[in-house]
Amino acid sequence: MLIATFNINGVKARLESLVSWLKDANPDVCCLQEIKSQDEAFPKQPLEDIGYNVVTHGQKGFNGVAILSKRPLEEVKRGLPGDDADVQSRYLEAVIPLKKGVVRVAAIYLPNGNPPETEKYTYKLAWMDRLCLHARGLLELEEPLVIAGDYNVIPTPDDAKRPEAWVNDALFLPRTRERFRTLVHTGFIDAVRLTHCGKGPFTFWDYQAGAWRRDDGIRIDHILLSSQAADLLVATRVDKYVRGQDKASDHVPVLVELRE
DNA sequence: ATGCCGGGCGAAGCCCGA
Repeated sequence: MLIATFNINGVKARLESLVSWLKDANPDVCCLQEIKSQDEAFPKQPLEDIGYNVVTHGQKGFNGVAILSKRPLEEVKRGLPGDDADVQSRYLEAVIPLKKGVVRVAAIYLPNGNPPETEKYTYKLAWMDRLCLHARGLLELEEPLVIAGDYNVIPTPDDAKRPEAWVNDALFLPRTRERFRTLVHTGFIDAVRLTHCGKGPFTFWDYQAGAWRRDDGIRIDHILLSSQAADLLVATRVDKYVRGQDKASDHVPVLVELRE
């Protein structure tokens, strides 16, 4: 059971390369972020044609998440609970059958939060508090749970090529990292960090200033596993090569393999 | 350098991302 997360940075602009990568990697489940599409405009058909069921939670122009799955998607829930006034599409959850039992998968696009002295950062911190509260409830189900997505959090200095460049950034400020730790300590395993020591692996390289050429990346796309999911963990992978392709997203896919 | 690149929107130039 291969589960992926990929911030696609516009699904319509990236459809061809997304389909190409899906055919190569062949994940059973793929969480997408920044689809930048309303639900009715999402290009479902090309993805259904290669074997995926598709659920989306989009909005016009920005944000938006989706889950692709070769298996049925059940108990689909759109939106992060805890703030009825929040109109941004950043959370989508579904239950997917395993050979035995199920896995619950949540696709998240956590707010960027820059610049930090504005309400954008307040919104980010509040969103993280809501995610932590919701995740705590999901953990009580005591089932395999995977929360995958663009967390917009650099958890530690090892997660950036040049951590000193990020010290005043919403992705790396102490209050951001503190909330990420709180979430993890609620009862999750950071799957990629469990399986990689030292610097990286990075999942994002800015389009600007030759960041990709200089390998000046950060690790902000994460897959958190409940203990029941972590018990099934076989391997993790970051498909870095995708960043070097023409018209690439600024993020690359991150994957976990779970045994069944 | 409150920029550099790139997508969306909508039809030029601004908003947003990280």
